[in-house]
Amino acid sequence: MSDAEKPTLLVIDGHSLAFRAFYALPVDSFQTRDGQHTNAIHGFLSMLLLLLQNEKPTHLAVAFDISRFSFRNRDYAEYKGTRSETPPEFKGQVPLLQDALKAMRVRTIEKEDFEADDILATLAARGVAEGYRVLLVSGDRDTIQLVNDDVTLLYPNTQGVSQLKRYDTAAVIERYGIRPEQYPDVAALVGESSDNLIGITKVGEKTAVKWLGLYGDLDGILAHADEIKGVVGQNLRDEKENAIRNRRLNKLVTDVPLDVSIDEFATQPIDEDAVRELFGRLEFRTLLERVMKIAAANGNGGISAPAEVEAIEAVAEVVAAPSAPTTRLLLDEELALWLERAVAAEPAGLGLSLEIVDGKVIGAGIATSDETVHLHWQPGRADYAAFETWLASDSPKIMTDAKTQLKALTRSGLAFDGLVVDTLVAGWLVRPILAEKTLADLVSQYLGETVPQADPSQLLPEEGTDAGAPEYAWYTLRLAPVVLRSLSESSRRLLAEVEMPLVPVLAAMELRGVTVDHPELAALSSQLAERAAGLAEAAFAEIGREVNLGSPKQLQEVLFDQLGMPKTRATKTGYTTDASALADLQESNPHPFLGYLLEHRDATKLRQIVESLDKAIAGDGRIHTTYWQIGAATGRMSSNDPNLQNIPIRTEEGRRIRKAFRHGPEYTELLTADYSQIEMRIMAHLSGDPGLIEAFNAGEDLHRFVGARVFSVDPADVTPLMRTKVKAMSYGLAYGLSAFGLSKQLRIDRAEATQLMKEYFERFGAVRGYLRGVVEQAKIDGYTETIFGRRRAFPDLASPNRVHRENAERAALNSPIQGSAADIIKIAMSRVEADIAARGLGSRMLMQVHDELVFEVAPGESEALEEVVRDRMSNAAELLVPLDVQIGRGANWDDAAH
DNA sequence: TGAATAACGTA
DNA sequence: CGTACGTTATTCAG
Repeated sequence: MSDAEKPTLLVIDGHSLAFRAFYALPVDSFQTRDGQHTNAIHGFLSMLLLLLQNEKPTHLAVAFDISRFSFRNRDYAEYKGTRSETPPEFKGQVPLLQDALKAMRVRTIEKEDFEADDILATLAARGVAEGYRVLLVSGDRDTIQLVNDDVTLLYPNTQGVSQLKRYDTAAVIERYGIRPEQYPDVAALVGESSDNLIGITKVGEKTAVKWLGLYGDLDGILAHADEIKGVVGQNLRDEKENAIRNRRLNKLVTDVPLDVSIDEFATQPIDEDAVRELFGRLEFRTLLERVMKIAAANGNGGISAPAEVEAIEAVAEVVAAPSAPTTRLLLDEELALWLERAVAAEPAGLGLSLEIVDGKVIGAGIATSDETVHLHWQPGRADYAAFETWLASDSPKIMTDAKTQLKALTRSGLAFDGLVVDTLVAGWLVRPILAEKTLADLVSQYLGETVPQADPSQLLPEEGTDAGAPEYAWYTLRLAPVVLRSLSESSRRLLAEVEMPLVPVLAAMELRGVTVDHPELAALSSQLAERAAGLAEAAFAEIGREVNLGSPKQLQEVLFDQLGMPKTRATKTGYTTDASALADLQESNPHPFLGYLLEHRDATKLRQIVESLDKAIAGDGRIHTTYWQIGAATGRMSSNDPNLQNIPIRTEEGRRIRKAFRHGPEYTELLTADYSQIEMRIMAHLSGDPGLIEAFNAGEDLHRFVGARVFSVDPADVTPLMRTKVKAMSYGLAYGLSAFGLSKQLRIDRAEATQLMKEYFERFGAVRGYLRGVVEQAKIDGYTETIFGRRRAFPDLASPNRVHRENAERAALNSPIQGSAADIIKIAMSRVEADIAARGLGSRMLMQVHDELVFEVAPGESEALEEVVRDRMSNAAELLVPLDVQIGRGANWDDAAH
């Protein structure tokens, strides 16, 4: 792994830095009204914020001394004995500083009997071993010994704490003329007055360094002490015990028993309330602003961007040569060598494209910024071990349409990890209207080039004429930075933290599929066919002839010409015969034909769904849908081949289809988990409407609560009719429903609908304000944004065409709501999948239906799974209202619904 | 044969 | 004159 992709661990010596800050800033200028001194806290935090911005650590800890005594005092009682009493103005500041760090969710660490620098030494050693880039901040020169290729020391200079001198190996050599690990030998000879360690008389840095150059290290110098001439030689011989003792004491302990692991130091979102409270008390106005700004810039309140985001930022910097390199076919051990070199040379990642035949991998193209290679993969060949190891490692990979390829890898028995960017998904975040569906589309849009197409008339494409895997990998690597640079910062975060982690999750779900009972569907299908035939006959009898009931054109003839019914709403080609229009006709012009027709439609529609599901059952008795991650402009996914997101539920007949969805034989039941009223909750959150927020926090039935407010009655006195009306109104809100639409849906008159809306908004005014605001803001920005920063552009908001413009307004108003819900369930899915794996559960996530997840439960895991699912789903986002998750279980999908 | 249209299932 | 999808059958131009 190269430096750019390594996580960064920053460890600070808390006391040492606070002390430096104390002396760098005037005590009198930093005092609260009630007399608390704050200069050390202020200086420390100011430096910390600078470090966060400049170094962007992924992991952070501050080490403190517990007391001024450590194991070193038992060795040498006078150790640090000359230190004067801590100034009283400083004393009280340390606990407050620790409180501030706690509010910022920065981990502090201390260990009885050890000094903070020993903790630094231990964490540095562990960090390097675990693959981190380590940054140490300390004002103690002894920490120079810790510097190496992976460890850099930031040392405050006398000017103040905000200016830190950077010591890497080269800087140490330049400054002291010795390597970092030799520094303690120099210090042992010279002495360290601040630690009360007396050195060899008349020996300063110059002499010590000269001796080290001659004899290598302290042991060598002492061994050759007799050869050293003059007074200093004599002093060395006389006082060598001092040097030996000093060397023993200035050696930092690298294995302090610490009861933490480094991943616990991962930076976390700050506790905003606590930060505001404490900073307010300390009267840190500017610092508060700085903290909040950094937290906001990193989204979700974190004080540093997580590793996934850093990885994507690195990809955005990739510069690939624009002219296609020649491809080399790699064999045998060449591959291992090439890969090792390529991985080292390309810290941001390699372009990867797999060749797939019959769902399995047969080869791969890999691209670096100036090279591409091609390899034919054959299972069981030992020479491909390097490739397989690389695939399975977290070494970063950049792909286009990764999900398809991940599935093929799994089918071929290969493990995979390290996807940082899928250019297809990234491109969709730029333009979610799905303008670019393929690699070729992306290349044309972002690179202005044309991907050579295989000649369709040739069965076996000639080698080298059309683009193959190496070229796809090459285009992919070149596309990634260009596409990423078109993304807003928040969208890049969304890509890193939501969309990319979801890719392997979806691949796994698709491969799992869901068991569907074929005999059940077959029986249902013939039953429905029979019924449809009977209804058709009855319909034909009513009109005295046979028509195609599936043909709107022929139906119009029957309805408007033969039966002389009033014309319905116009369509492009005539007049609508849709269900709601037929229902209207039935009211105004009752005719048995209409009833038969409606029922026939019902039966044939259901049969069509049953048939397509039945046909989709694979050899394993399961249906494997394909989720189209970039399927919807709002951020939702779509499901196709077959669509499992529109399986009937509203009618008894329809639910029979859901009963055919079962758990597999190795499992005990299905578990469904859905967010209740998630879009309304998001509206409550985004609008901040106190009434709506109260409604959700009251824990009462939402529509009853809202109904009571709207109709000014007691919740107990809300009638079912009132509840229905309010429910329709609430749901319609998120879609930009008009009074006209509401009146139509509820079959009430316009005046009543208008009155209902008026009453509603009088009680929940912030909702209307929010919805209007969304559209207004979108007209200014040209786009809307979800809670997590997903953007969607609305060019039609400026359209002079009223229909176009108003359509865009409704879509704009809906997008942040639908899109935020999509963000939330996507986050939940990745976390649930990870948690199931972490707990070693055998249960599996199978389906997603926008606000619902369906699982297959392994024996004995019912409770454990529910806990994981409920926890991860309800904590996927922190809103002003709780996210309620409803869970149900059953032998089939219908029974599992509650 | 493919594109456009109408219709309808879900959230 | 309510958002977001996918699938199907019909129709019609080519």
